[in-house]
Parts: sequence; structure tokens; C-alpha cells
Amino acid sequence: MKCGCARARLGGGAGTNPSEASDVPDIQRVAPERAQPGHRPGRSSIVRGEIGVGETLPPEMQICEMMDVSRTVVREAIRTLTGKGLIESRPKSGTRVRPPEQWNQLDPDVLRWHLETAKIDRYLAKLFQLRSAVEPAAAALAATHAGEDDIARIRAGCDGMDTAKTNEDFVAADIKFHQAIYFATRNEFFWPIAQMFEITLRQSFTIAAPGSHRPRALREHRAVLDAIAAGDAEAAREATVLLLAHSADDLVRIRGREFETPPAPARRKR
Amino acid sequence: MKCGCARARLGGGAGTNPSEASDVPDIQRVAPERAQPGHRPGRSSIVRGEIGVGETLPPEMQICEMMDVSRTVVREAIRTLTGKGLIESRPKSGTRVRPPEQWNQLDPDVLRWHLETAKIDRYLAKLFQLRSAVEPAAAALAATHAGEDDIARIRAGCDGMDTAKTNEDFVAADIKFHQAIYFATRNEFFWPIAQMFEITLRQSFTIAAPGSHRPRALREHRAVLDAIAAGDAEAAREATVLLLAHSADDLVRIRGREFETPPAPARRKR
DNA sequence: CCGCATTTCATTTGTCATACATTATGACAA
DNA sequence: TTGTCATAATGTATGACAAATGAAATGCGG
Repeated sequence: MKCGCARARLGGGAGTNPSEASDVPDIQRVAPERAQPGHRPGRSSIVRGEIGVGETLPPEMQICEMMDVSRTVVREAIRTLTGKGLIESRPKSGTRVRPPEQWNQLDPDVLRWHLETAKIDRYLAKLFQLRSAVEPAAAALAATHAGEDDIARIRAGCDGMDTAKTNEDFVAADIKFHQAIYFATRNEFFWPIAQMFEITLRQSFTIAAPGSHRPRALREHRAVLDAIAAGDAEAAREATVLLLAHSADDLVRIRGREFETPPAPARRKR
Repeated sequence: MKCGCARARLGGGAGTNPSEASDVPDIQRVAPERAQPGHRPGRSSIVRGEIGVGETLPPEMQICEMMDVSRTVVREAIRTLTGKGLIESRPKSGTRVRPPEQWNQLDPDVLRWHLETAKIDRYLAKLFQLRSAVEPAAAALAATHAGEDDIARIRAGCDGMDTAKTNEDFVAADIKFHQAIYFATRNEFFWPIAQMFEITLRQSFTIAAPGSHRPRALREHRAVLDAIAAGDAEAAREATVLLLAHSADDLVRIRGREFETPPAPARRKR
């Protein structure tokens, strides 16, 4: 058990958090599920990779005394992390960190933890790759599957963008618009992607909006809405492709080259 | 409390191991010793919708005596479900079911529970909608981002399909092939989709394979592999589109019309 | 007497501490 | 090598208390 002389925190953002200290602190790190929006972030060193993949973290009892909480709390935290696929615990061998491929990358919490540690540009780029794949298809499905209420929600998003005064309102309406499209597919497999979209964008909503070209964005959003309302799947797809392309342009313009380059060229075979 | 005279089951905290499968009823995970053989193994009535959205389920103590287990177990189950976004509990008002849009549809367990209750054809159709949206893009990304090891994995899947004797082996190799493509994108947002893909297909792997046209499938899989290995994104995308189209044809032929019709036409507005 | 704010109360979740059961790992012996 | 057992870790049970909160009861002013 070289494990880690009290250094292996379940949620230990160690030095990153200002203030903190005090006597009550680490519980909130351990119990990620209690992380309310307003709560302080620092947690889950697993996502950070501070605890190697496949390696076991200290036994429950040890964790208990490390952060001075009861085993109940520790177990609940473990249960939560297990549910998100981060760890896996078996009776005698302890609790192990599962390989990153297996954990639920779209889970809201996992997403947030990642956002705290990762390069934001890389992350936005990857997110955009997924959006580019999914959202046109979602719009097309929405065109053929949406009900009246779905369309009303989409329109509400559009209108909200129109009448928004503050930047924040604008982004909020924007998010609602896109979410409504995902829901309008009537396909629950698309919904988690909408969730992810919301979280990621809400975390970094200062990035995109200020630099974007609002009138054009509005026009394009409404084009998508119209196509969906008309039930024209192809038009909806194309309008979405256009919207995403311009949105990507905006991001590149604001964030610079780093955004547009693929995250990991890795190999240049051939 | 009309709620549910002993009908309200909490889905147990099965581990998220995708490979675990087996037919161990989850109820035994909640109440291992008390699970009477005679009792129906019905689980998670939440997913079934037996407990209305937004409504509260009975207090913990009541659940305890309902299924004759300790509160610890109930609480762990609740924690698990909370982590998956199915429910939300606050101190005095009880534990409420969250709207389906908010729960983690891609979570392995949620997925399994759904599969047990839903019409399998509908579900496969929806799954296919997502695949059609994502997989071509994933293949294209794989073509530009894959490393040598990624390609080796994809090739291994291909070869496995080639040499497979039993139907089961064939399907397993097939799954591995597609998963490898998702991983090869080097974009973690794509990974959960691969997970979902595995689980769903493993549950219903008897459906697709027997009726599919193996030689053609093999040829098309290898075409995707070649395109990715060559780094040709467009070719990879097109090859995948073709593969999926034929795969859908097979499904329609086997499962009948029900598969190809959209799950919920809902409205035929203008 | 009625309406509204405040207080109190009771219910439910959250946490703690301890004990026991189960299970897999690793060592030891045949 | 193989079978058995000790051991250490998680899984479960139980009972008690703390905290939070919604709702009823109460007090005050109109």
C-alpha cells in the first residue's frame, strides 16, 4: 500500500481552490452529487488523472479518516462515481479507476469536471465535431417528427434571441433553441447530447456570443425553424449545416487557430 | 399515497460493466436475500413510467418495509438513480421523478432498463437514427485522427468478422469494429455513443446478424477500414453511409415495416 | 371577523457509528 | 500444482440523531 500518504484525495483539487481550507472542506469534494450550481467546483482528481487508470484508490475506511467523514458519505460518493462509470469496486480487491473510454463522458458532472481541467479550446473543438455530426440530422428528424408544441418551443427560442437585451439572455435563448430541436426529434438518444450542449455552452458562454454576428445568426436560426415548421427535412438539414459552419467561423475568428486545428493529428500515415 | 402498493421498485445499483449482462435480475441487487423467486423481477418502475413524472415516490422508510430491506440499500439505490438523473430528492418534500428529458439516456443501466420495457423495434429504429447521424462523421474523423493502434483495432474487428464461426462471434467482432472507429476519432464525446451501441446490440444481437448478407457486409466493412487507413475522410464517410444503408435494409427485411417507419409521426402539419 | 405574516411543528432526507455477511485475494500446505 | 483457509476489503443491516423544509397553527393588525 504505497497508495498515497493522504495525498490521494477523492475529490481533491488541492491547491487550485482559493479560500477553502477550514475544517469542513473535503466532504463536498467527495460527494460530487451535492455539487449544486453555485457550489465550488474543485473535485474528482480521477478526471484529472491524478489517480492512474486501473489503479486502486485507498480503502474506504482510510478515505473516511482522511477527510474525517463517515463511511456512509464515502460510500455514497463511491456509488455516484460508480454510476458514472468512473470507478468500479469489488469486495476484496478494492476500488479501481476504470479506463476513460468506459466512463460516461456525456454525464453532466463528468462533463463539468472535465471542463475545469481541460483546455477549453480543445474541448470546444471536440464538442463542435459532435455537434456537426448530430445537429443536422437532428434538425432533419425534427422536421418530420416534431409536434406543435415542439415547434412552439423552437420558435420561442428564436423569439428569445430576437428580443434579448443582454448577452446572457441571448445565449440562453440560443441554447433553448437548439435544445428544442433535439427534443423535437422525439428520439431520446439525442437528448443527452442536448444536455451536454447546454452544460458546455453555459460554462463558456462568454466565448461565442460577443463575437458572433447577431443579425446573420438570427436569420439563420429562423431559417432552420421555418424548414422544420414546414416539415422539409432536407432544408432543415442544410440550414443547420450552414448555421454551424458560420458559427464555427465565428469561433475560429475569436479563439484563433487553436480551435480549428484537429485536437490530435497523431499520425500522418501514408 | 395511492402511489403503489408495493409496486414501486427501485432499480438497483448494478455496476455499469457493459460486459456484465447475464440474466441476474437487478432486483436481487437491491434485495439479495429477500428476492423471492415467486416475486416478479420487475425493476425500475420509473423507467416504465408507472410513477408519474414529477410525482413523488413514497418515503424511504416506507420503501424499506415494502421490500423488506434496510434503509442503507434503499438509499444507495436512490443515490444511483440520482446519479443517472432519474430522480431528485430534497429534505422534506421527498424524492421526485425528473422529466425524462433530463435523465441520462445514454447511461448503460438506463439503456438496459429501457430495453426491457420498450418495443424493441422502435428502439432499434431510434438507435439507428442516431447511428446514421454520427457514424459517418465518426469514420471521417477516424480517417484523419486515428493512430496506428486504432487502425489495428479496427482491422482486428474486420478480421474477427472474417474468421468468425458462430453467429455470436460474428456479432462480437462487428461490435468491436464499430467501437474501434468511435474510439479512433480521438474525441471522447463520441465514446458514450459507442458504449450505447454495444449494449443495445448485445441485448438484441440475435436480430440483425442472421438475416444479414455476410459477404457483402464484410466487403463493406473492409471498405471502411481501407478508407480510414488511407486517411481519406470522404471515402470513409461514404463507405459508412453505404454500410449503414444496407444494414438498415437488412433490419427492415427481418423485422418488417415496423422498423422503418418513424417512431412517432405525431403531427402532419403543413 | 378576516387577511397576512410569523412561529412552531412534524415529516423526510442527510449523516453518523457499529456490527455482521460476503467475497475474492494471497498464502500455506498436501 | 492444487485445494484449503485466513484475511482484508466491500456490501448490508440497524438504530439513532441532525438538518432542512413544507405545512399547519398562531398571533397581529386591519
